[in-house]
Amino acid sequence: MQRIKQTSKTPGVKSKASSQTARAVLSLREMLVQGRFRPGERIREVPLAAELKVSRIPLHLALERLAHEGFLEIRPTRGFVVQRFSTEDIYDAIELRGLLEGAAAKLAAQRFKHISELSPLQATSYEILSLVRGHKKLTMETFNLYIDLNARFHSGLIDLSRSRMLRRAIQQACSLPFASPSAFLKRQYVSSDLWELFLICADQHCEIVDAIANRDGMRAELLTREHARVARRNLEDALRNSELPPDMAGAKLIELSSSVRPSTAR
Amino acid sequence: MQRIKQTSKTPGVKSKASSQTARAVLSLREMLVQGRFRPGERIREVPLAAELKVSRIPLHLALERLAHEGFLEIRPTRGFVVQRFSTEDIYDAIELRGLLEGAAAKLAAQRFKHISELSPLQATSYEILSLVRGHKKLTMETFNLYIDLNARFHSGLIDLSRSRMLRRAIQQACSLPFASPSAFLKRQYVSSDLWELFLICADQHCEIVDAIANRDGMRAELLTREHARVARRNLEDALRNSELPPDMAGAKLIELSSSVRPSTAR
DNA sequence: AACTCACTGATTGCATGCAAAAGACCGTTG
DNA sequence: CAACGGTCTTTTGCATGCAATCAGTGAGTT
Repeated sequence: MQRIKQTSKTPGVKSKASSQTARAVLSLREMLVQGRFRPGERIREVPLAAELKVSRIPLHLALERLAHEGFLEIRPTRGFVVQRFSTEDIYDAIELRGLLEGAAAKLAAQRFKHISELSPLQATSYEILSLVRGHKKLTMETFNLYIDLNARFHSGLIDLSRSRMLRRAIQQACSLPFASPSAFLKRQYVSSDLWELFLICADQHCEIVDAIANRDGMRAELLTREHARVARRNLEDALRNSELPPDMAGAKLIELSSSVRPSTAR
Repeated sequence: MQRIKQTSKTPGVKSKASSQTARAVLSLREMLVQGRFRPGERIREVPLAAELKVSRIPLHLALERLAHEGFLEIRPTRGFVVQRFSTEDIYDAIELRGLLEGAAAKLAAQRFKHISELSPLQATSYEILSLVRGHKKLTMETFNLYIDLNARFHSGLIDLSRSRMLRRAIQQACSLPFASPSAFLKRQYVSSDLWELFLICADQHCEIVDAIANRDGMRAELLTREHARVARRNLEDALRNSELPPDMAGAKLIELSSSVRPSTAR
């Protein structure tokens, strides 16, 4: 693999990122989320580099980054090992995100100077609500739009907290796919149940904004924590139905404990 | 710098870590904490590698790690830039640690199966208390011992939470020196004020253990959050006295907001 | 004078090859 | 037969050199 003036990009396939490392990060994360590796499996760099068509240095950098995101464990001179997650880990991760986003909501309520600063968040929450109300039959398109707007809401909430430290912590907490705000929503679930869920969430968004606008930090915090628990309910439903849908992001990294544990919190 | 059979170690100087990368991480972190770089400064890899006597690859890996810890910012093809922190950032970081450790304490209260699991934490808290009571005149040695035991207490608390996710989050939150449990305690402050502070903390430790033992999760959480705020008070005191003591870990990375400060950090 | 653009010096990104550990295998020895 | 030790193999760690890219500079054009 010599250096063959691949400077800009072969616009053909998928040249999404500019650097080899960035490309490797994207591919690898995708592979991990798709369950391409078994939990506990040791990753050998040379064959993987060949497969991804990058050299070992950028691959190593990419692995290091994914280890930091929580997908891999670093063994001092023995490479990287794929992490395994129990359902308790997932519950804890969701609860952790709720804790952090709740703190963000509280800070938002305390820190905004003028009510107009809330407009973006308010706009997003209305947009979500009208999207859901207007599409009682969900399509793929509205589903994706919802995911998008939902992400914008959560990111806007973090902006309002004006805390870099909190932002960092939330980013890290959400770096595992099953902890992110849109976890456990998968295409195959496009159903009326899902529509109800979206409506509930849309309502929660509006109430959160309302609490923030009234400087009711405690209410904003509690609502936001509750909002995060929706993901927990989704996971519980999925587990009750039988097993995790195999196409769900990160499902293959989850090791089901023998008993689906009856909900403790909530 | 060729490969000169430096296989094992020149036991002379300081061979602390086995790999070049690990050595570079240690040296770099030390340099950063000591304020060797100015906030906002761009780090040039080649001269730094020469100075640290490592090659550019391990240096790059080390820089990446410190970026993950929060010391540096990554610019896509422009290297690493030293982060700057405001006092608000520090306050937020301390509050964040309190939030997370509080959650750990709450989980600890909920999750222990048998009271004997608390013995290590209990033992540590007693050990700290008797250390402080027995040494109304603090020496360097008792100071260091306190720091040590304090770290053990905090780590024991995290163990009891039985949450890998929380552990990860706390680790990340504490990776910046001014957010860690022993932040803003510096040698020059060995004084009777410090003794009082230690006593208060030792008492808090005992009360936290007591709350956990009684399964009073809420009390454990609130106590732990309050315990973290001691660090905030320390910082406030230090700021009130004039400026940050220049030998304090990470002080040079902190940019005092409104108050005047002779800028040259060197 | 301001703007563009090509050039240049500085700096990071990356490929390759080699060395050092860690693990596997096997023969020897108690 | 188990345990130990040596050699071989596999795999990661690292050094070096080159390519690509970025920031700064100066010439040319409007």
